[in-house]
Amino acid sequence: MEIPKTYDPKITEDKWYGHWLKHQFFKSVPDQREPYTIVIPPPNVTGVLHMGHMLNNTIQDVLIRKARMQGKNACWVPGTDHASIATEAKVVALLKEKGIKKSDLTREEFLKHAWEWKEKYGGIILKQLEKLGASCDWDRTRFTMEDDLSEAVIDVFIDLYKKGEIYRGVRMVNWDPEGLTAVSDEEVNHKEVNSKLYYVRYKIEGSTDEWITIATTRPETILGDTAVCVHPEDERFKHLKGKRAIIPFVNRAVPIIFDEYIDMEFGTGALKVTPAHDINDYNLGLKHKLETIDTIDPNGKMSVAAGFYIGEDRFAVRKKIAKDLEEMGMIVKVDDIKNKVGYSERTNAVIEPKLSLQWFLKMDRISKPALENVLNNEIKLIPEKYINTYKHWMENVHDWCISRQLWWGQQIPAWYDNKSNTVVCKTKEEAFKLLKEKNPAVTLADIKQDEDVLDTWFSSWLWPISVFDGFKNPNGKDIQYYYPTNDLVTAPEILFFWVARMIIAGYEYKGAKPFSNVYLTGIVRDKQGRKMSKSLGNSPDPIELIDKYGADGVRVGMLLCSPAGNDLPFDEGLCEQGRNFSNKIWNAFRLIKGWEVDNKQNQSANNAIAIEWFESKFNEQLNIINDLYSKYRISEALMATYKLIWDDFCAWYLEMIKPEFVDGTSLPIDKKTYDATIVFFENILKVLHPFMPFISEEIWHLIAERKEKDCIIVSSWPTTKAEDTALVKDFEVIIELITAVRNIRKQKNISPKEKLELYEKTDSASTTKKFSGLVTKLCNLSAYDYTTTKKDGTYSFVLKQMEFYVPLTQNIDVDAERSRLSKELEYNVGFLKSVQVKLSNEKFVANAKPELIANEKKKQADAEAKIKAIEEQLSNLN
RNA sequence: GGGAGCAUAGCUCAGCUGGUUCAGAGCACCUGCCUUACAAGCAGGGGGUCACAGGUUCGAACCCUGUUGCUCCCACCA
Repeated sequence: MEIPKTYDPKITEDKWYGHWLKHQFFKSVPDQREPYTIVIPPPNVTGVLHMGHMLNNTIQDVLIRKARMQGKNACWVPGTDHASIATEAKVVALLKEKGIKKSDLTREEFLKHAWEWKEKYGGIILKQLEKLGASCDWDRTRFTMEDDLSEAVIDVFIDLYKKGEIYRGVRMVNWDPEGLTAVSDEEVNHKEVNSKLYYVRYKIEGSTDEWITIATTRPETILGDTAVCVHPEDERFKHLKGKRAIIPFVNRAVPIIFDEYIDMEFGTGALKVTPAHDINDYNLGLKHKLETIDTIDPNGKMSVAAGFYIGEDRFAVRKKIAKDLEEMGMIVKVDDIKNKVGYSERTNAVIEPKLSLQWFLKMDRISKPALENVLNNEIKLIPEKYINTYKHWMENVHDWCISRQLWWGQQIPAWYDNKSNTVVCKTKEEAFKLLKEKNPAVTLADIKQDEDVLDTWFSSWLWPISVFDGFKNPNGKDIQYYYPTNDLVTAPEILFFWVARMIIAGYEYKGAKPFSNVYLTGIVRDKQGRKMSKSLGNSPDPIELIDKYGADGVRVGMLLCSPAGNDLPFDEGLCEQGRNFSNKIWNAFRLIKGWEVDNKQNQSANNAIAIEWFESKFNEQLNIINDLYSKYRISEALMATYKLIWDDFCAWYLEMIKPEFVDGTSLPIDKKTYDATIVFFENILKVLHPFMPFISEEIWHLIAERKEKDCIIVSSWPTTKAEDTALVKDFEVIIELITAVRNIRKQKNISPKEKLELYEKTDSASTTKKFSGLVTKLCNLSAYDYTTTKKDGTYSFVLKQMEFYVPLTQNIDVDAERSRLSKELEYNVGFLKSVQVKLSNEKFVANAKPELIANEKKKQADAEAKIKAIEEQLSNLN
């Protein structure tokens, strides 16, 4: 049967993925073997695969497949995250299309819609992961809002509440007026924007024409001002002590307070204080016991309390009020400035600092072990540079606002009666009992559960424990066996959101780290260096790329440019390189498959030495590859694999043993060589498998007769043997020799088909002798002979201390030769001089290591011999 | 405002405790080849003052100081 010239991933990928599933090769159950465990960073249930996922999951798959081949019990747990805000926003939008308003629905009705949506569209991303070859144990798929995991979240909340770590209070929070919920500090992105700084004058109470001018970027909040603040040392304002200023519009007199918080240099040195709408002002308000007037409602519109512009959006009001103040003669001037404004990570709305009643988790006690155990390397961050960032954050961590004003998520298990009593417990019945103790008259109907849900990260921080049922069944086989997991692969952006909090939860609830290593990937960027994102539309669809280049090709493309922690400038050309690589391997297979094996034929000396060489080379490279893996230098491990296969195996080894063509047909190959070659091929396919699972599996089955379950995915990783470094080293000289002869062909424009003669001048046994047959073959020589005398009228060159002659039928261009040799001479003379300078330097000889000096001496001898040889050649030209 | 990191070939990156002809790899580029495994290929080749300026040293891409440029993180300057 004719084997196609190019590899077609389409006909193999689904086939092998199905085959692996059928034989449950991804499945893991606890046993005697050493476990190797990864929990997936659960993608949003609303998510579709983007390049970031592609990178992240390819790395995880590489690690998992390698561990599996190394005989470990490899377990990769997949799943999805319920993603409160993102999912709720999606469902709200969908309902809106159908003409349904969320506000018209009850909580139960809304959740019914949300679950329907989840069942229908959620988790597409997991199906997409199959396309890239992810070898997850799908039987273990979890969802952060499924019953067991939700129960764990509720139990943890109750537990932390009982421990006194959770409290409820009115605080200034980051309010998302679009999502209509509080968000955590980490979910706010600060961006620099162009703004206007308005200088507004407030009249001093009781004066006829005395004013104090404040500077503000948010004039709409003037309506909520309850003080004006200046620095106590500021000479300009000292006389205002005890005076009051009058707020325009509302004509409210407010105190002028003095606080060192004020920066005298900024603006006028006077600050308007709006405790309800600015975190600093809020703190000033607390300190100076100021009144708080909440002038902006949850939608970002002016509230009734504002008294003016009621119901109008805050940004519209900003312009309006500026104009109105101008007309009133209150604006002194307006400057253009740049300042930072917070935007919501989820909705991109401008965050409003807003006072509200929220639940918080204290971070100071529980975060301590999480800091310690990263600093002492119990948990390793890769690359290490993130330790500094981590440390800085953990030392300055604020209490975590964990309540969200949403429906999609775990509802907070806090219960209130009609008299503002609060209890925290699992069920309404329990709450009834507990509340009765405080309020004997309470009825079941009086009891209401807190409307809010918990922050999504408050469930995903339990992920490495909860996916193994560590809360439900703390002594269960799974949690005992798989926890702590080994590696976590994720983006540095969520180091604090998620990684730090998982570590916290790990120590709080298991008394042990959740994972040993955190591999932080880079951010995938486009060619212009922009982050790939949905909103920019600059991200290629990974599924389309897979269609075009094959999953193996895309995996290689991603990994070729992704050292840990470095940004990854993605270029489709890299996938092409990956695809070309597939094709190269495919053709190596075609070549071998086409050989006729002769059982009686004896193995040639050439083939024997070729086998010996590749064996050593393979060992050498495998050691390097293993070492790179151990350092998580995945893209370098891939490059080493790539070169081992392309250069060492295909370009050198196969060319060495390839049977010759005589009269239009290939000669047969001896069995011994053929068998050795198959073993080599199997080994390189194994090393390749973690990177290119599909093509390696396909060829694995084509190259030899296999039983159905004898798959490369469950084969064993090759072991390294003692390597013959001398042989590999000797052959490096041979490579130079072969290159030199090819170079002559190129320069003299001699066809590769035309046979050449090669003479080596030698007095004794040369190391090249062992390889002379191979050189003859690879250079297409008619003869490779040794001579003790120089050959005149030939093209000559020098390698190390060896001289070579190639007789040419065409005449030698004496001038060109002379100039070439002179250049070479010049270089070597210069080199010799530098070595001699070094060796005659007393301090060098005194300080350098002995082996270094010996080496320099050898360099000197080599150079001297070479110079002598070149000089001889030059004199021969005349 | 505070902190961290980076700067090596056109691009993406290696270069371990200073010392092998230490300036490297892959891609891209140039030249020649449709040589019965592969033109998604083969063979050969060019290309870098290691950001800049000083210093330490017998010796610096590597250590130190300063300068410039870039990136990221944290932070409540109106």
